[in-house]
Amino acid sequence: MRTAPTILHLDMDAFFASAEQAAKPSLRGKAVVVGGLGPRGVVATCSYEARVFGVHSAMPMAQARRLAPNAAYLVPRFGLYREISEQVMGLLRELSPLVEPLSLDEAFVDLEAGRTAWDEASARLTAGKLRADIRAVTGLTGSVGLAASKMLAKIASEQAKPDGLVLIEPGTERALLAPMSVRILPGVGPATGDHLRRGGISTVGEIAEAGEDELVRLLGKAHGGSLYAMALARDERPVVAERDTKSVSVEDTYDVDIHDRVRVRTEVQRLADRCVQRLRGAHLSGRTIVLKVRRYDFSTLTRSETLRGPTDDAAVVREAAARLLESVDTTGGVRLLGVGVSGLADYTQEDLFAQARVAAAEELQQAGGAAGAGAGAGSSGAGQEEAAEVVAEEPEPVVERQWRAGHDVRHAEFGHGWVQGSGLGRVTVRFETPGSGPGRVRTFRSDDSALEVAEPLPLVGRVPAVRGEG
DNA sequence: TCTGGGGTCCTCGGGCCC
DNA sequence: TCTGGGGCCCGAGGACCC
Repeated sequence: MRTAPTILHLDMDAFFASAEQAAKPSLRGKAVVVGGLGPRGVVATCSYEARVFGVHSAMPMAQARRLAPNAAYLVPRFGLYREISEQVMGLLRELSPLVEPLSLDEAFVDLEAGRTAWDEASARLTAGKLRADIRAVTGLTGSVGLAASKMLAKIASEQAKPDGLVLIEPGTERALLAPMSVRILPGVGPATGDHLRRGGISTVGEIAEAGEDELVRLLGKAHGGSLYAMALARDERPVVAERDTKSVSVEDTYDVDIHDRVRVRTEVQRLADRCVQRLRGAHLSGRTIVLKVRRYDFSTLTRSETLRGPTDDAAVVREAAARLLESVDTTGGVRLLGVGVSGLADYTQEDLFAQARVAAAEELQQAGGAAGAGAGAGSSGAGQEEAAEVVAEEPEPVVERQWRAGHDVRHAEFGHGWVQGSGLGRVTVRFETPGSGPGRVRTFRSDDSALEVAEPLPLVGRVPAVRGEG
């Protein structure tokens, strides 16, 4: 293990919620919850003000609403978060070529490899400047951990939250870890935590005392062995800049369980198409098709089939998914369906017939598909969003513009704002921008022609006027 | 008003081949 | 010819992470 605390872990504070607060002055200092707004949604992130009420990530939205009925509830805007994330990752890459993003809001950086830190003092200096730069460029705060390994850097940033910097001095690691819960270690979730507790182990120090043999006996070779090493603060995992995608998948949870077998089949076909779209977008093809079914009782099963060679042909994936579905009993209803492709290759070995079928499939899709996408959000092209799309229960026969809570709009007279709520033919808009003060609220007919979907504004810098066209 | 979506990695059993 | 074992792939499921 290296002897200087030159591995940096950055974790943006309450990222989605903070981005929304930065974009919407009226929400600053308020409880903000970002997540799925449907009946089966869960919390993705919430502001620290919301955490006071007991709201936290992965909590069912319904429960969050009971705990914090007056919070602002917003749907995630991945397009915006991705833009901010790219700015942040850009700042990290100025520090080192070895940057390993873990998600939109988290990354490891090997400062030593970038020669931007070599000891404790230089590491602190670099991290402090980074935090200032992040605030200047994005308007948001991030917490930074510095240590001699990835695991410890991550634990440090956790301790630094919110908006802080913690450095773990080499030599102090084991004493620091010993009293902590085993849950602090990467790879220890609820199941492993329970398992260990039943074995009389609840702290990291107790793992170290138990010894490697006991850990392996409890958890198996790979997991037990690595956990024992972590408990001794031994973690040699390098920061890896480029990691190849191993699988691509899409899934939908339905607001109401689907019982109709025909509907199940058509949903699987749609998911297969979406999955292939993603696959092709990433210039990938894959050999193994996976169907995922979550039943009414939350039991989940997967069925997979490996083809002779990789494909990115929608027809081939659809057919495989349909075959896999035939082996699954869906009586009782399904709450989730998913289609994935793994065994990826970064090139396509498609024959001429496959190309012809793709062309035919695309024509078909353009003719009949995209009914669920709606007119409002789809056309802007900003956040060509995939995941967060709430599945419409029944497609509306009349295509009405969808004003999604939290999304940006522009009004011909009143300027830039965001949708505070909509329904019953009305849409309520708050007119404010990142640089303005808290704005006024106005309500319009949802078919008001003066109102249109708008791109998110930058959080820092050029500040357009709230009123008029600037 | 129970429990998202997109991933990764590990384990285990079975089949196949040498 | 029978049996055993190792290595590999495949398929299913579980745990975990953000």
